Formats: sequence, structure tokens, C-alpha cells
Amino acid sequence: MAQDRAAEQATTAEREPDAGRAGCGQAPAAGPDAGRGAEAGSDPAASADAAPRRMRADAARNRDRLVEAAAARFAAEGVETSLEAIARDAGLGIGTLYRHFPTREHLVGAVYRRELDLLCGAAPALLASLPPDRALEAWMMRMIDYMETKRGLASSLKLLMEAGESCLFADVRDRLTAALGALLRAGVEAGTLRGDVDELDVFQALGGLYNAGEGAEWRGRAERLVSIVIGGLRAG
Amino acid sequence: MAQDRAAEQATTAEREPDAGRAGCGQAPAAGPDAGRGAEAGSDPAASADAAPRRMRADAARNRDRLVEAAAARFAAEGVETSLEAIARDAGLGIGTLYRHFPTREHLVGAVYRRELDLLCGAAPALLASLPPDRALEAWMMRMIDYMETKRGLASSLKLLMEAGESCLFADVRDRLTAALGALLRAGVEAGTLRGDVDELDVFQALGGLYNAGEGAEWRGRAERLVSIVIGGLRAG
DNA sequence: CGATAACCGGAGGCGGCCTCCGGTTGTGAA
DNA sequence: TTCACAACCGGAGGCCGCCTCCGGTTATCG
Repeated sequence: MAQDRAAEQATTAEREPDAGRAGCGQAPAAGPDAGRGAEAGSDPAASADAAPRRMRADAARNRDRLVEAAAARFAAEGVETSLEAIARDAGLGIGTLYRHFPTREHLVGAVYRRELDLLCGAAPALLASLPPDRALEAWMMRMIDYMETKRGLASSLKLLMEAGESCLFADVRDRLTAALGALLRAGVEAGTLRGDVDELDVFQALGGLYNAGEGAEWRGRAERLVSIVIGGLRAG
Repeated sequence: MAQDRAAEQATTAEREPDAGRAGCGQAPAAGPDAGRGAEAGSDPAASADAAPRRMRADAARNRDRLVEAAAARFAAEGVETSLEAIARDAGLGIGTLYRHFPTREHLVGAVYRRELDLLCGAAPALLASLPPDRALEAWMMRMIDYMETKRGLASSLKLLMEAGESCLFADVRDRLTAALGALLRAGVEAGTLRGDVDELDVFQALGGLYNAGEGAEWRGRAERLVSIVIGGLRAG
């Protein structure tokens, strides 16, 4: 089991230039924010060759179909759903799915990377317009909103938390904890949040979100959970 | 590799014909899982006989072996491990495992019920000797202790939280939330804990415990998580 | 000391995961 | 425009885990 994981990670790393790719295909504004924030720029081989080749049209189309089908299944059944079913939904073979997304995590990442990016990006604005503790609370509420509309996001976060060093998720995780850390530190400086916990602790504390009841109940539970966590983070 | 690691755990008295299981009814053979439903004794007709029959000696022995093997595997690999591997470890066929434990949850329940019972039982004593908020904190710390020594307990709790209405776990869950509720209500009456959350909210908030890092890191994270939750529950 | 109910264990059907490879097709160069 | 090749497609197949079912075995009771 463990060796399987190791093996697939290895093949992944050497095979596909796909690793950092998000929804680059459909992003019309190729501005400064487009695409890979993944590259930390410390890999000489990768940065040497900027764009090896454009993706073939059929491949891009199929990739989109897979992401779409996966999003639907993830939303309906959670992130543990069958990959073969996703391939069938997309009208493609399982082999195609595995070429585009060597692991389940890659697929999940492709589906939710945009949402998580949006969430991360929201932190500075909140911080600029609210006192830090209120900003942190607002940020968490925003997270709840996302989770409510895209139910599978919760599963994604779960994966994010559990697979600590998945190379694919590493950058998303980093950005998420960075956003959290910024909010937290601002609060500590302002004296409204306690300074003896780090962003990972907060992240962990939010872990209860991804199984906070069902349906109508969920929203209430989630909000109360956030209120508990915020309360527990206030200095005093 | 760690088959006989946690041997002592199961060699204790696991012999009782009915150590306290909540029969679900789905058992293929009426099996050893007859016995007290919830409590309140409202089904005298169904079970007919107070003492249906004593378990056959070989059956009891095999059941013990299975629990022991499962405890070892759960501790080593988490609760998602292969049931067939557990049966092999125990030197038994997969059929035997399934007769004793019709679902994975039944097996998990058999392995961890005792630990969870101990945890539940500790609440009244704590409440008698400490102010309610301190008692709640101490109770949570106790939970951490259990989790640390029997790492699989975390997986068990996870299952407990996720499978909301598993009839097997229903009674354990009820007792756990009852203990939590007692602590919480005492604190509300004393005015030291807030009254706008219920025991399930607290339970959920502790959900982050079961993936709070690894190894040495774990203890610290877990304690900080508890401190956040306790802080968030304090009135003020 | 039988009769019988309970138990044992593994074969087998099902489905998911992942790999591998022969056939197909888009793409860039001649 | 044509051609060669690289990239892509898709499914067969091996492996494994889940769960059921049933013929053979054995402990327990009358």
C-alpha cells in the first residue's frame, strides 16, 4: 500500500509536465495571476523550458470533460467516488483519466484549485477593511459559504489536511496556511488574538467542518463551530 | 510487522457472551450479536430468552483472536485496513470474521468500545471534583491521553462522527454526547460556559483531533486544539 | 451417545484501482 | 500538401478488497 503510493508519486514526477496546471485552458485573462503559482522557481530544469508544447486540442477537451464530470461526482458523492465512474460520465476511458491525472489527488486539485485560490486571495482585502479578528471571522465565514455551494470542497480540505505532503497539494496548502497566518499575525500584533497558536492549529481546528451534520443543519453547526474557534483565539 | 504488538489489550476479559453490543439485525446468522438493543428494555418479546445461549468455546476464542488482530492492525494502519488481512492475522477465514462482525463498524466497535466507555464514565467524577469548565478541559485532555496510547481510537472517533446513524455506534455515541452534554450544562448553569452551543457542536469541534499531525508534534497540536475549543466555550 | 444447531473457511461474484500497449490522430517539418 | 512521429485514446487485464453463500465439521444438549 505504502509502496504503491511511493511508486505513483515517482512516476508522476518524472512523467507529466502537467503537475502545476490548473484551469489554464479556460482562463481568458492571462494576467499576472494566471496559472501556476506552484513553481517556486528553484528548479533549473523546469524553468529552463517555459512551454514544451501546447496541449493537443482533443486532449484539452477531454481534460475539461474529466474535470467537469469529476466536479459533479465529487459534489454528489464526495471525493471518494469511483474514478472509473467519472471516466464513464465523461465518455472516456479510464486510461485517459489516469494519463491526465496520475493520482486521485491530482484530479481533486484540478477541480478545487480555483475555489481555494479565491479563498486565499480574499484574505488581504478582508484584512484591509476590518480589524484582524473580524477579518479572520469573515474569512472563515467565507470558507463556509464556499463549502455550502460546492459541497465537495469539504472533502477536498479533508484530503488537504490528511495527506500532509502530497506534492500536488503542497502549494495550495501553503497558500491557505499563509492566508491564515497573515490574518492570525495581524490579530496578534493588534493584541486581539492570542499568540501561542500557529496557523496550522487553526487549520486543524476547522477540521470539524467537513462533517458538520447534513443539509439544513449543516450551516448552523458550521457557524457555531467557527464562533467557537474564533472565541478560542481571542486574547484574554 | 506488528502483529503481536498490542497483545495485552485483548487478552483481558473479552469473554462475556455479550460484552455490550447493540445488535443491528443485519447479521446474516443470528450470531453472537444478539443482546441489548439500546437500553430502556423495551423489546422483551424480540429477544425471547434472557440468556439465548452461551457462545461456543471455539467461537469465543476466535472472536478474541479477531479482536486482537484487528486492534493490532488498526493501531498500525488505521481503521481502514483490510479486513481480510485481519482474518489472516488471526489465522481464520474471512467468513468467520464476517459472521462475528457483519460490518467493519461492528469490529471497530468491539475493539474500542471499552476505551470509549471508560472515557464516558470519567465525566461524573471530574464534574464532582472540579468546576465545570475545568472538568470539561480535563475530560478533553483525558481523551487526548487515550488517543495517544491507542492511536486507532482517533479513527474510531472519526467513524463515529461520520457515520451518523450507524446503529452499532448509536449507543456509544449517545453516551459520549451525554457525557459531553452533562459537562457542558453544568458549566452553563455555573455561568462559566456559553449556552448557545450544544454537545454535538463541541463534539464536532474536536473533530480536528484525528489528524493533528504526526508523532511528537501530535501531542502539542492536540493540546492547543483543546485549549482553543475550551477558550471558545467560555462565557464572556 | 446420537441429533442438531452453531460454527468454520474458502470459493466466487462484484467492483474499484492502476498499468500497459496496440491502434488512432493531431501537429510540425519537408 | 504530404508525411512521419509524437501524443493521445481506450480498454483489457492483473491485483486486491468487499461481501455472500454453502458444504463440511464440531461442540453442546437431551
